[in-house]
Amino acid sequence: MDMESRTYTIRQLAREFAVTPRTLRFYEDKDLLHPARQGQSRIYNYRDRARLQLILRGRRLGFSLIEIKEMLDLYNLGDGGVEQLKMTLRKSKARIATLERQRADIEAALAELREGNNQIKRLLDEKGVGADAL
Amino acid sequence: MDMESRTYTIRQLAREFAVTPRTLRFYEDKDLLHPARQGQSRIYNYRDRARLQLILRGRRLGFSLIEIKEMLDLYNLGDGGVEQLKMTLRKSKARIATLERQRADIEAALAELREGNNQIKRLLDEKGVGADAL
DNA sequence: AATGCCGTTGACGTTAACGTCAATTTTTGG
DNA sequence: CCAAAAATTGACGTTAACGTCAACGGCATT
Repeated sequence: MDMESRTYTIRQLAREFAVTPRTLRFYEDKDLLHPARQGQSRIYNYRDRARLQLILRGRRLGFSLIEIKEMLDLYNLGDGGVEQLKMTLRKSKARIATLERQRADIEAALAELREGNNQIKRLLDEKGVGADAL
Repeated sequence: MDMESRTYTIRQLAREFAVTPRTLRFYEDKDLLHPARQGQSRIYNYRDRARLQLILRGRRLGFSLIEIKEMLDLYNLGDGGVEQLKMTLRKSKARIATLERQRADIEAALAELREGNNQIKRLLDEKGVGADAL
């Protein structure tokens, strides 16, 4: 419990994750982040940092910010009643389903790319080009 | 070689893949599809259909249309010289790298969702709710 | 001949996810 | 203490990926 007390300015966090401060403010505007304030300035803690990581992962997977927010909200469980929990469970299962579909898509795409890749290598080989294409 | 000779009107193809005709025209405008013409009307063959499948898969994976086009172009190999082939190989490897990263992201996300999922099930169990949440 | 039903090409509208100023504090090093 | 660097809040611009609407041209049926 020492590293966890680290805080970040908006620019520090932005630089670390290769985004702009504008992006972080935008995410806050969209209710994806809720950093504390020191006067006017935003001050991010390790939890905000972890949330940002999740957001960016969702972004890399092609989800919209709204979808990402819904996924993040899934982690705030246990505060509602039974019906709330059931709802969360349903949404969570739906997310899992789409992610599994994406995984299947990825594996299909990878297989095809690797195949084409091999064809090219054979072509280059026929033309007398060695495996110096690293 | 009989099914391969099937052709489709724009609306047929659109319906089959749950997109609008507008989308198919848009993809053509962006040089992702090149259907033949019968007079003015577009006429799609099995190859166009396969390309569309690849396009939509790329879309599900969150790639931009430009990126998708580049990926599709990777399949038109063998028509260039050695340098071209090398270039294609490099791009192909880059694609593979980002796809593998996506796959890693997906597996991390899946693990976390499944974990939260189990927590919810436990909570529901404690509250006396059975496994009727299918 | 008129009524629909595709199909076409523009042209313009829309939403998401920021970028880009501008004007104004706030914070910080010397 | 003061200038420079960094932070803030608007406001407007931009790009991608289509949607929507208008105006038009074949045909096929009624």
